Parts: sequence; C-alpha cells; structure tokens
Amino acid sequence: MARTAYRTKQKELLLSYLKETGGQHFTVEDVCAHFAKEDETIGVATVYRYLDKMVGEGSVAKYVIDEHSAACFEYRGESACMEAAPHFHLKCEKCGTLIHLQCDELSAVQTKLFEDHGFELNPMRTVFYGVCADCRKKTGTEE
Amino acid sequence: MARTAYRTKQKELLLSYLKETGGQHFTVEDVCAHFAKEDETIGVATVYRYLDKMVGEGSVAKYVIDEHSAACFEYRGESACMEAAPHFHLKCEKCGTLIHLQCDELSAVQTKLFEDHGFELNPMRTVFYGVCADCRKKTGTEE
DNA sequence: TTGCGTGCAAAGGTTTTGCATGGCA
DNA sequence: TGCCATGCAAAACCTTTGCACGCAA
Repeated sequence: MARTAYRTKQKELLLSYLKETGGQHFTVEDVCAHFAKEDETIGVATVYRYLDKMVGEGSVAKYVIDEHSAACFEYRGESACMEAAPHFHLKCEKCGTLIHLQCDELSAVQTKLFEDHGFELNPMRTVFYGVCADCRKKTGTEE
Repeated sequence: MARTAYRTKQKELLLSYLKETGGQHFTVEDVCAHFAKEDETIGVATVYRYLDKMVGEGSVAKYVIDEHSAACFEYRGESACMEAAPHFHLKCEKCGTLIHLQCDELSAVQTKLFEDHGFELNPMRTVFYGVCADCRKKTGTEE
C-alpha cells in the first residue's frame, strides 16, 4: 500500500524545479547543478528515485534521446493525463535540437496505429529522429 | 581520404553474420557469442567499430531500444538506400517485443513531416513506443 | 520513537579508447 | 616493410543499489 509520504526539503525543491521548467527538457544533472548553485543539496540518487516514480505516475515523461547521453525528462503537470495535450518530439541528428511538435497529422498516426495494428502509441516516450529544416538548408555536408 | 580497407577474417565473419540474419535484430553480444560457439574470435571493440562505420554508411541501422540494455542493430543490405524498403519499428513497453511494420500510412507521416515542418525523418533510427495488441488484451494489469 | 528519505560511494551495464601485437598488401 | 586491424583491459558514462544516518510525523 501507499506509505505515508513525507514532506521533505528535497521533494519541495524538485517540485519547484519542475514547475519552473514546465514543458522544457532537463537531465538529472541539470537538476543537481541548478540547486548546487543555490547552495542547496540534492543527490542524484534522490532525483532519479523521484523522477522514476513520477514517470510511473505519468506526471513526468522520460526520453532516451541518445544512448550515450543522460536521459531527458519533462514535466507534464500534476494532473497531466496523457490525453491532455500530447505532443511529439523530433530530434535533429545533426544539430541535436529537440523540437516539440503538436500536430494533428501525427495524432492521426496514433489513431491509425491503434485501429489497424492494435498498437497503442505512447507519445511520452517516442522520439522521431531525423534532420531539421535548418540543417537541411546547410547543404548537409558537415557532420 | 578513404584508406585502403584491408580484407580481414573478422570483417568476413561479420558480413556473413549480417547476411545470415538480414532484417533481424541483434546486439553486439549476439555477434560475439555466435562466433565464440564456432571457435572463432571477434572482439566487442571490433564489432562496435565496424558497426558504427556501417551505420554511418547507412547499411546498418542502430536502435536505442532501452537505455539500459545493449543497442540493437539491423542489417539493411549492402546497397540498401534508405528509400528502398523503409519500415518502422514498434516496441512494446510491456512484453518487449520489437515489431517490424511496413505501412503506407506511416510513410505518409514521413512525407507530412517533411512538407509541413521541413523535418526529414530517419526511419532507420526512429522507434515507436507503446503497447502491442496482445498485451492490451491481457487487461494490462501486470507489469 | 519509528521508519521513510537522503546522500555517499560502490556496483552494474554498455560502449569507447589506448596500446601493443598481428596480419594484409 | 608499412600501416591498418585486432583484442585486451582499462576507462568513461549514466543509472541503480546498499547502507548508515538524518529527519518528518
């Protein structure tokens, strides 16, 4: 059963950070560094523990952007239900930009996948890889 | 410039493995284990080195399925150009199954993303996360 | 006082890298 | 002979886990 959740300083700190950065991406390191600058301490383990729990609850989304860099998290609001404002993520393989995209066409894909293939897409975790408009313009010769 | 590429045993071994398993997924460990059973030796570093190069050339696709398990690779054929037979990958978050899906609707998304947002989707790297039909049937209560 | 929450450090896993050796041309 | 390719082991990286201590209730 749900244990009594203590109200601790770290939890408050993390929640305040989440609200500040709502909708933006951050890593665990970002969180720790942010508070280190303010002379507050919050250990990585603690951040991981909270974030993992919140991912399970759906209020935070976790994205594996690249296998070798830290995972990206994103706050989706306390009462965020997944259907609320689903958006997708486009990751540019050239410049590394992560684009938020709210697009009906993509939502249609979600429906299509479900109806035709019985597959229930999870937009909270899916990342589209490719090359963004800006990078395509630049001939694309550079790495 | 392109250096003279030597013809080595390891390269042959890897290529033969790729052709055998064409279209299937494998990890670096799979490759090494496969040859270890046949008393052939091919080190992980070598496999990573070749695979990374081939990913760059487009003949092998690399998927980050889960941040904590090994990366999945897939051979796409020597002369595989990306337009040839693009298919997408659906990863079930419940049972872990990786589904290959060749679907015109999804190809339409690719076009849509390109036309409306200038984003050139890379199907070789994109993985759709969600829940597969089988797992949805099973009430979905289990982890 | 009870026992959850925390931080530190160690462990765990995959992938990369350095370096000496081996093998292709 | 020259130099690319290889394998081993160590390093690097992110994330998880064990454990003792601190703090909320």
